[in-house]
Order: sequence, then C-alpha cells, then structure tokens
Amino acid sequence: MRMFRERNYQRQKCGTCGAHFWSLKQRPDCGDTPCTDYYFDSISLRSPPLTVFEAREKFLRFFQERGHEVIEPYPIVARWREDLYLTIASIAVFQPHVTKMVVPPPANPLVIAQPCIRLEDLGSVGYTLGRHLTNFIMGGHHAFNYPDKYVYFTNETVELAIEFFSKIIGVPEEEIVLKESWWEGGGNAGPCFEVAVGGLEVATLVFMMYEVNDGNYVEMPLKIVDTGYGIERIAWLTQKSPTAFHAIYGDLVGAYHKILGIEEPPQKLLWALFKRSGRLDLRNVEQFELVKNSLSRDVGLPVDEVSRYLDGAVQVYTILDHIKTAILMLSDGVVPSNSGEGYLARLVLRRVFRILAKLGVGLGDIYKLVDLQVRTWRTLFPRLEASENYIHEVLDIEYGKFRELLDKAPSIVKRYVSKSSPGLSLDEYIELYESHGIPPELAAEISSKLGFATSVPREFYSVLASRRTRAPIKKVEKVSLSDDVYERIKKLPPTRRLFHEDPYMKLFRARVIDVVDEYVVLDQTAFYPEGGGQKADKGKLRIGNSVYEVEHVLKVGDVVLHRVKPASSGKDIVGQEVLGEIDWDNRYSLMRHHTATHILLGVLRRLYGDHVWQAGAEKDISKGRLDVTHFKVPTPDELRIIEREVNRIINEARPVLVRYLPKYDAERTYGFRIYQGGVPMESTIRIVEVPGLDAEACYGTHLRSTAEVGGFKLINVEKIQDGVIRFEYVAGPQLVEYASKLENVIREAENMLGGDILEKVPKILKELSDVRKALSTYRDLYKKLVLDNIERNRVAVSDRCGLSLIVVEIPDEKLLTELLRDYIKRKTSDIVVIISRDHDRSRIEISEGADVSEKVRATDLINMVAEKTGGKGGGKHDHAVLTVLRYLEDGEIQDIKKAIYDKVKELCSNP
RNA sequence: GGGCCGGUAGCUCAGCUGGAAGAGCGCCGCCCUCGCACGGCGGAGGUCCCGGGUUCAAAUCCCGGCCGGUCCA
Repeated sequence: MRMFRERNYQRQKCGTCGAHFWSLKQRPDCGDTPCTDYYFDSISLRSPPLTVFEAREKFLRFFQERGHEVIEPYPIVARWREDLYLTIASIAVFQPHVTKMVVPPPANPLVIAQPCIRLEDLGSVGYTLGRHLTNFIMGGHHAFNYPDKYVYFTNETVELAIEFFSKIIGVPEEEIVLKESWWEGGGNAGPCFEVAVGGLEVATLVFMMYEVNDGNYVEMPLKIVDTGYGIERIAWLTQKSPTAFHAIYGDLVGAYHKILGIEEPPQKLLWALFKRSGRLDLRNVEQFELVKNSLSRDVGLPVDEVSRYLDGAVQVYTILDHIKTAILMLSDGVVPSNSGEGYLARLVLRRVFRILAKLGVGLGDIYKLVDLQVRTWRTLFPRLEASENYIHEVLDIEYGKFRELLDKAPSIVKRYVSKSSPGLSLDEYIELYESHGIPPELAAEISSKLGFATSVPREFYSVLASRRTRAPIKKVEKVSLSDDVYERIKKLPPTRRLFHEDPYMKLFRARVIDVVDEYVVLDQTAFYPEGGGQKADKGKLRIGNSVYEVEHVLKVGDVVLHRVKPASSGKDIVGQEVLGEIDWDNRYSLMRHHTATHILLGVLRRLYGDHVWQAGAEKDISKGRLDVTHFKVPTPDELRIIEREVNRIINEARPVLVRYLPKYDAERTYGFRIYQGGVPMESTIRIVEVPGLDAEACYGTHLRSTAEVGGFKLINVEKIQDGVIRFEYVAGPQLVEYASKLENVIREAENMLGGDILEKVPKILKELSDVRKALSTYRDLYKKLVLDNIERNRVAVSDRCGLSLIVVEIPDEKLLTELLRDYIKRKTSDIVVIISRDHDRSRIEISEGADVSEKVRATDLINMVAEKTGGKGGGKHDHAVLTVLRYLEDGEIQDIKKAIYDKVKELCSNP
C-alpha cells in the first residue's frame, strides 16, 4: 500500500501466529493478543486519561474535522432490520438498504458512535477483564464508494487511523501495529486491518467488497469502508487501569463491590492478572481456575485467597456489564419474553439474578444497582431516564418470575433425584437446566440437602455448548411462485398504484400488460395486494365480453398480480383494455379495520408507554387483530379505557394523513416508531399519520377521517406468549354484525332453555344439582342392596375364609369396584365375586382380603373362569376382572359359581 | 421460530413398566382448652387440561389440540 511505503512501515510476519502485519519498527510478534502480553499500561501516551464519554467525543470530533458528517446513533434494538434483533455493529445501521444500494447513505463519508449489544461472549464477560463486553460503543467512520462516486478507501482509512491514535490519543507511532486479516459477517466480506496498541486491539478497519453467496465471493459494485473503533477500549488504553471495567464504570466499581458485599481485590493481584490475561485464554470458568495457581505465586497470596478475590471481582464485573446491557435494552422498549428479542433481555436479567441470588442480594439492592447506572449513563443515553418507571416495573415482574423459579426448584430437583438412580446424572443436570431453568450449582445444592451429594459434572458446560445449534437468525421468506414466473415478473414495469393515489377508487380503467400463469398484470390497478397485514381486495375484471373474478392479489417487487377465475385464456387478452371493479364493501371493511388498528396502537402506546410495539397484525373483513409487546394482560378496567379512547379519537373525526418522505427525514421526524409493521426497502417512505397519536410507515389503504371507522369494540384480548398481548376488535357495521351474532346465540340458547337465560340457567343448575343428589341417593341405595346381597350370600369355605358370589343386573362398574374394596378392607379373609351382566356383555370381578390373598390369587381364578367362558381380562393378585362379550345365562353362571367354589375351597383348606 | 418439561382435591405434589384416585397443607364439624395455638377424631372436596385412538380395562400408552414453564435461535 502506498501510504505504508511513504511512511516507511515494514511488512513483517508474526513469530507466533504467522500473520502478516505492518509496523514502523521491527517486532517479534503481531502485537495483538494472544501473541503478546498486555503492555499498553507501560506505553507513555500524550493524552490524559479519557472517560468513555470523552473518548467518544474525541473520536467523533476528529472525524468530523476531517470531513465526516456526524450521524446520530440508532436504537440498540434493530427495528429497521428483519434479520437481526440487536444492533451489533455500526455498519448494521446501514444494512441492508444502503449496502444493497437501495437507499443512499444519510451522509458520505459519515461517522457514528453506535451503542451495540453482542451476547455471543456472554459467558466470557468478567473473566477477560473487559476485553469481552455485552454492550459497547462502536465508533465507526464509513465511506461508501459507488462505481460513479469514489470517496476514499484503504490508504485514507489507514492514514486516518494512524493519525487518530498517534495525534489524538498520543500513542507513539512505532507502537501502532496493523495486522492483516480477513473479515466476514452479515453476508459480506473483505480484507481488514486490526489495529493494536500494547497488546490491545483498539480498532478494526474493514474494506468490505465481496458478497458471500453459498461460499462464493462476488465482488460488490459498492466498496465500503467499515471501521469499528472500540470506544471503551480507547478509554481503557488512556486510563491504564488493570481492567476495562475500572475505565468504563469508574466509581461504580467500588460502589458495586460495597453493595454486593464483595471485597475489592488488591491492585497488585489485578495487575498480575492483567499481565497474564493477554496471552492466556481466560474465556471461561475452567480456564480461569487454571491461572489462579500462577497468580498465587506471582503475588504471594494463598490460592484460596486469590480465588476468593477474583471470583468476587468477576461477579461484580459481570453484574456491572449485564445490568447496563439490560437497562439499555429495556429503555429501547424491549419487553422480556420467552421468545424473540424479549428472551435476550430475560437471558441477561436471569444471569444477573442468579449471581445476586448466590450473593444473597435482594430486590431492594437490585434497584440500587440499576439506579446507579441510570444516573451514570443518562447523559450518554437520554432514553434511560424516561424509561425509569418502565425499567422498575419490568425488574419487579422479572425478579418475581425468577423467585418463583427458585421456589419451585426444590420440588423439581426432588423429582429427578429420586427418579431412577439416586442423585443426579449429567443428563438430569442438563434437563434441569434446559427444561426448568435450574442452574446446575443450585441443583447440586438442593440434591445435597436431600441427602444425595453430587457435584456438577465437569463436562456440563461443554455438553451444553455442543448442543447449541448455530442456525442463522434469518427468517425464511416464503415464495409461493416458481422461479421462472418470478424471473418474468421481475422484468415487467412497476404497476401504477391507483389504490394509493385514491383509496376510494372503486372503478378504474387499465390495460393488460402480461399474463403469467393464472396471474393478470395490468399497467395500473386499484386492487390492493395483500401486504402489511391488510388482506387483498376482491372484485371483477371486465375484459371485452368476459368477466373474471379476482380471487387474490399479490405484489412481487413493484408489480401487482391479479389471480383470476376462470383462468384467463392467456396471450389473447394482452394489450386489451380492462374495466376493474372493486368489491367495495369488502375493501371498506378492511380500511376501517386498518385505520382502527393504527388508532388502537397509538392509544396503547400512549396508555402503556413506548415499549408497546406491534408484534403482528391482520386486518380482515370481519375483524382486526393486533399483537403488541406488553408485560401484562390488561385489566377489564384498562380495556374499557382503551375502548373509550379509541372511540373518542373516532368521534373527533381526525384526518388520516398520508405523505411520502425520504427515509432519513421520516426517521428524523417521527423516530423509529414508524417501523411498527416492518421496514420497507425503499428510499421514500409512505407515512400514514393520525395527527397527535400515531405515525407509521404503511402500505395499506386508509380512511380519510377517523370518523369513518364508525365505532370500535374489543371482542377478545389474550396473552399469546409471555410479553405479547393480542387484541381482536370490530369496527363499523361489523360491530353490528358482531352484536347480532351474540344476540342470535342468546336467542337460540333461550329457545333451547325455554325462557330468559338469566332466569333459566340458575334453575337448570339447581335442577342438575338436585338430580345429582338424587342419583347419588339411589347409588347409595343400590350399593347397600349389593352389600346386603354379598353378606347374605357369604358361605364359609374354611374356619376363617368366606366366599360371596353374587350376580347383579346393573353394571355400574365404578360403584361395584369401590364397594368391593370397602368390603374387603373390613372382611380381610373373604373372597368376593360379583358377576354383573348387561344385554351384550358380562363382567366378572374378583376381589379378596389381605389374609387370603396368599392362598388364593384372583388372577388365577379369573383365568380359570376365562377358560370356560372365553373373554379377556386380568388384574393384580388380589383383584381381577374378566369381561365376556355376551350375556351369561343362568346355567353358565351356576357352572362358574361351582367351579370357583370348588377351587377356593381346595385352596383354603390347604394349611 | 425450534427443542425440552409440566397440566391429578382450594394449594404443593405423589401415582404414569395399563388393572381399586392418594399424601401433606388448607377448609368444615366434633373432642381437648376459660380462649388461642398445638394435638386427637371425623368429614366435605375430582371432567386426573380437552378431543380422538389402542385395549376386556387408560390418570397411565399413541395421535392431535389448548394452557403454563424453560432453554436456545
């Protein structure tokens, strides 16, 4: 590269990892961990220690002064992306619309200090002293080089980096090392430089130039400078503290130790760990354990003391990091849930709770920990303050759920402990964690208390890790059209959208452009294609003398397809004029439900807060449906308020405004809340606004005024998953239809009941209970009769044994079995046989008391009878049943009786 | 979005290699007590989540659904 030559940088090969790198002076290694120890603490900088805030400012100003426009950071929840939950890098802000050249960047070149969350290294946080964090600010300066517009690329990028670190941060230039590497991610790839200072990687300079398709690299027309400067690491570098946490959190480190009751490790111990942590891979507990012995020697402390200090410190660091991540996610409106992005918030919170539970810290102290962070970060993240109430409310609920889990844990563990082999196996540990959320340490503790001392299997974490399937997050896009149809449609010109130009258009003229399979394509159409949760229009197309029913309408790219019946005869209608006629009742219902949905969402966000996001919606003819994120099911009172508010907005007859705005203007004006229903891949956004209430990017057709909704009634509200509430509702004439339907139900019920429902139902319930009582009286009576019968028919078989053999004609199986049991309990040396018969089946049930069951086996007797009569049956030694699928005649029964009597007598007379 | 676990008395759960619905707590009544607590005796309380199937027989086995929990993406 030109600039390296000009500045006399030398390309060298790392003696340890073999990577090539560039540096002013000769060095044995690439200057990056794990090939070297950390030694940035001993590099003298010409910069004062910087806080995160200051490092961020220095970074932004530097690039601003060199022609980059400063872009405001995007939310930490990637609302504008369908394929990501969280913003994991500054470039994510511009994917995919900018990188795929659908939309130009907001500025070029630009610089952004983007808060990011990455949960991949969740388990490493703390152990690596702050090299791994779940939240960080990525400073990115980006240049987008179009074929016809070159901004800058490799040379300038490297120059800027060297200038920034040497001039602004004051790193002696010979301490800057640039390691050659290759970067891949998010479907793109390119060469990169990793910039390291004193063993710490402080920036990555990526030159994104390939698209990765099934392992093939295709050169992109757009060449992107994608840089990531670790703002926290820069602060760490300048502060020269033993851990990044000290640099990032400052006073909070001490405060957290105090609140958590953990003693701060001596500085010399932290520095000893600092010196060793570069070269050693300390990314998890096991590896961390291994280094403790050496540390003990380094500082002359007993191993158990080293262990106590460091385990405590790691817990504090983890909690510092995780709480910040959690509150950032919450303040951006994430609602904890058992799936989706909400789970990510719960995951982080659960990890915090687990550690705190181990330390015996309660909810009161958690609030303290959280509030300290809110106070520390509110200038950098203004949303934190506005979300304080919400954060507290969510913490309350989530902590409650966690406590519930802990309360349940003992009984669940008990179930597993006593299951097969006593104690807990590896599989059982894993199931306890994966199915019940019980961490292995807790399971071991409970198991020990129950008297089965086990320890967490060594391989627990590795087995768990190997089970993780690393499937991509990407959702599957359903394409119902065949590839060649798709290809052909892509070549057609965009259909003019009359349904947008005038949503009230019922009739229109157009020309047939093409017919692909069963789909008719027009030059313009008023038919709304399914999308944005609004169902497609129905109606008719008149072409010449033929009439086609439009059954479905869909959109591929900008082309609208009409599926018609009968299937058009093909090419002969291409070029012909068409008269389109929309089923207006149908469409108007959809419009009402669609506008009602926007009003409802606006009302919900106003009532509950900005964490309410659309999680799905469907506007049908008969009703509307809206799923939103919220942490609890609305109370009946709240539902009434919601209905009243929506109807108030309807009565106010507010205009529903539609306008088109450039993407970035729309985002600036309304914020990211416009992306409730997804993100259009377009540079111009269609905004539907109910003034003072709601504004959304929306493709659908809307009413001119809220008044046209006519009226609004919730018909069903339910929790469809943790953190997601579903609302179903009707508007306008559908409200009347809904009411009529309800009326019909009541009327029919009344017809069946023969009178007023409120009068009749209690009467019927009373009658039912009377009948039940009467039935139970008769059953008691019958039971008594049978009992008498048994006692009367008792025959002494030996001194103590008795045998009763009776026949009944009412085969109330349950009653007879119960009765046998009661009787046998009292007469422990009797044997009872009940033969019950109905028109097509007979049942022989034999039961015997505890004292005779050694001599006589009920199952043997049953088998003996079965040989004579046929039928199937079985049972336990002292109780058996035989069912014969016919009516046993009296004669047969006599034979059975005699056989049983003889057999029992024989068995009982044996000593 | 996927995997796993669970749903039995008011509550916590046992029973689930098919063969007689249970325990503890709570509730009601009685005894003990001046009264309460404890203790003792007795009692009420069940759509074994729903639907289908297999079987002589299903809480138990199989299939489908609903609800809850949990881990992961």
